[in-house]
Amino acid sequence: MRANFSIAEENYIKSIYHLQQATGEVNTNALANHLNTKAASVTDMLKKLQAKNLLNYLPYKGFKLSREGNKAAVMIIRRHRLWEFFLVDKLHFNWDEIHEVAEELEHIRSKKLIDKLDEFLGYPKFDPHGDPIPDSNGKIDELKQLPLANLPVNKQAIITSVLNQSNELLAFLSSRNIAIGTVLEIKDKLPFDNSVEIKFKNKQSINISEQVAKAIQVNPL
Amino acid sequence: MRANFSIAEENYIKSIYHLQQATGEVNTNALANHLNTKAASVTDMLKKLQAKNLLNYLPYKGFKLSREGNKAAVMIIRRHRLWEFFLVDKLHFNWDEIHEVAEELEHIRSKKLIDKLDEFLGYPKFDPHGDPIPDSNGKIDELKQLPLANLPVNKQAIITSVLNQSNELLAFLSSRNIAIGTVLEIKDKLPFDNSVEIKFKNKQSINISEQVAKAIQVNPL
DNA sequence: ATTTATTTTTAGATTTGTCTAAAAATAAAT
DNA sequence: ATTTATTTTTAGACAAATCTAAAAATAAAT
Ligand SMILES: [Mn+2]
Ligand SMILES: [Mn+2]
Ligand SMILES: [Mn+2]
Ligand SMILES: [Mn+2]
Repeated sequence: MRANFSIAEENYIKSIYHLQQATGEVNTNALANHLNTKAASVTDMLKKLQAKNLLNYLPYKGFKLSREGNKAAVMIIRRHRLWEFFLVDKLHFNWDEIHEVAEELEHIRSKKLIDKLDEFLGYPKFDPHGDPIPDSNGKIDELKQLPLANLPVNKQAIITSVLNQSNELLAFLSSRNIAIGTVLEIKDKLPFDNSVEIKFKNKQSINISEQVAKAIQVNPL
Repeated sequence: MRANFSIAEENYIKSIYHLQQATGEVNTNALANHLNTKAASVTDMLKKLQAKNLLNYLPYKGFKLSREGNKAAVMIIRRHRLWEFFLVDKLHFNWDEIHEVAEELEHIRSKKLIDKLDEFLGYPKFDPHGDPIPDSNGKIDELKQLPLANLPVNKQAIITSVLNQSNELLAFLSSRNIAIGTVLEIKDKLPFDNSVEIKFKNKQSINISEQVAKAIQVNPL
């Protein structure tokens, strides 16, 4: 009934949500890996979340967030992304140095704080990584994006977000001047390693590995 | 060496600091009461802080923060008060509804976050309760304030802070339009209950109990 | 100087979240 | 259809932070 979860619980809820989004279904080991913990710990927490009706969990069979769990996840993500926007827009952090701090700020559960922050920020729709920010009711403005790797050759597109947001990847992109909003197109797909040759609007071209091209999400223009 | 404390440790450090400031010395029961916990729990934590060299503690004899513990306390207080300023100045919270949220925000330990926040806020010197905000090096601009109860009759003064910041007290002051920056003077001190008759600049007069007059801190003009 | 009261500390439990190692269930391979 | 490998769960231990109840130290009172 009341929405009051521990920081550990919230981190699990959020991870399950993200893994569900990405792969459709989650398994214990994947979740353990994502949370940098052990499978046994995951099982313990699954039972706890199940008991709190946040999860539909059948031992050995599998698990996914309940309607209630999903709602909780969305609110945590709202807080995370609003703080990320704040850090970049107001405190002038780089978009590749905000994740850890937002990972902590997201656990401050005051509804009033978040709604006032949202207002102060001007009700932003996307976070600095291009991910949509759920509104105060939990509604998400999903945008139909696709991996850069799947973009047809010679079709212009704008970068909207980056999956797999490791600091290393974000720093790499930063160094290549690749950011949310960058407009580019693919000039060639190299078959031997699936890397792609991309060209920016300023005519400059660089080569991007398959892994990176899969992480970069774009909207065709 | 490295400054990484748990939330519980930080709350103890801060409470010890405040009780030291107020009364010169602290005892186990007072600390337990201030932290809304039990004396046994306090003893446990004292041993832990002692082991971390944050406290000079001799069982049964007494305890006080070490130089290192003091420094840690000041940094927690810096974070607390900067967030309070942010909540009032940017998010337009009332000064009597910010404490709980700041109590959580203060535990986000990123130095970069706090220094950037400080810059964003314009390096404020005082929090919304009139308490001084330590700077990035831990220096505090102490101001010589005294309790309203000790202010001489007919001497104008400005309210600079409020001790004993319970929500009830802050709400009461709010309802009487008493806030940081309010200018007033004492017209009479009533001997039978030590209450004081105060007059605002708009000529309005009200009576304030001894307890409240002791909590309100003023600077004579 | 004893006795009595207060304060503080210990002893032992409990809760939360984690871990390693072993057992059980499921999936893959022969 | 067994055997082998992988995944998942249990069993048991542990650290952090808390609690209650009892013991020990200190302070106050007679
Ligand atoms: Mn987190
Ligand atoms: Mn993000
Ligand atoms: Mn706190
Ligand atoms: Mn304050």
